[in-house]
Amino acid sequence: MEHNKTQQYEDLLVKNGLKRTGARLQVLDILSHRDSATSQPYLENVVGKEIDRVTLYRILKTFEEKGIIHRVLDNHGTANYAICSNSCTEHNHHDEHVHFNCNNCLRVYCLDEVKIPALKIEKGFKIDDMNLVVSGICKECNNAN
Amino acid sequence: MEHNKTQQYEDLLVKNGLKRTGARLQVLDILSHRDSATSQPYLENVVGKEIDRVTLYRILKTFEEKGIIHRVLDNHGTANYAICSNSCTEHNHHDEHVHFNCNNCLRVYCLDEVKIPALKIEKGFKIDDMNLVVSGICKECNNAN
DNA sequence: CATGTTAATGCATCATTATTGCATCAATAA
DNA sequence: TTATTGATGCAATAATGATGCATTAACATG
Repeated sequence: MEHNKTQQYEDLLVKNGLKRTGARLQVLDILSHRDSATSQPYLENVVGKEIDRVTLYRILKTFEEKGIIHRVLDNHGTANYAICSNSCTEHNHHDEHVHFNCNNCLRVYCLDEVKIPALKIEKGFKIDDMNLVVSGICKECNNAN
Repeated sequence: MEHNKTQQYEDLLVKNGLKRTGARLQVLDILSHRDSATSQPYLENVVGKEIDRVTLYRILKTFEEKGIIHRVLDNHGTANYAICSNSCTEHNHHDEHVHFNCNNCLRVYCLDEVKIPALKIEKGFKIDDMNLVVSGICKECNNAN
């Protein structure tokens, strides 16, 4: 990875009070070069020989807590991770955009431009977070036919 | 369970080409008497001594495929099940209502009256299903304070 | 630049959930 | 009443989430 990118990732880690380790930089590099959210099994396949399963698990958990990445559950309940597009913080996630889960290639897209519409919920229910996953066939899979 | 209810469940099974076994009737009875979606672990606790874990798993899977129940994943990726309110069929689920996952009591409510608003998704993406889970604090937990 | 402190990692281990194969049993049709 | 087919229970395995602990690496401090 080129130097400025590395610098960028290192800044991100330091900003969140995390040590800039090889494993964390590698995970950041992979996530930032993917065009869709990345599943835990995929990451494990890619870095499994270099990073321990538990370490990867903990890195993802830490990143999520710090607001560096956000987690989306796909239709199978599998965790998928993507770098937060805008500046999320530890106590204020802004990932309330729609996700698209392709039933064919299983990819999870972050549709950053599609926001979840406001809802009229019965009084008494206090909303903290919303998670909208749309499933179907994605653009690429449609074009491939 | 009273006789007419049992008759109703049996009809539901037969209508879907399923044999009316004790285990299936029991699952239907439990699900229909709950005011919120029921998690797999909860079901296992209740019927674990009478129904094998694998059998329960297969019953839920079969029911979901036939459109008898629908499945909602809560914030932890745990499967929750509820009887479909309107007439779903094997190839046409109509469970596109909003679900509310309480972060306190962990219950999953089916907000049948709250429909998911239409979305403007990029052309090329074909939508099959939508799953909106809102999380926060539910009415009962708010009142309990 | 050497070193002490603390965070991060790797390994072992365990719990839970999802899944399959197969033998047995029960429900329904004949 | 019995044959057939579906449903169940048991054994076993895989994937994932999680914890404890010893070791290692990062980085602040002198």
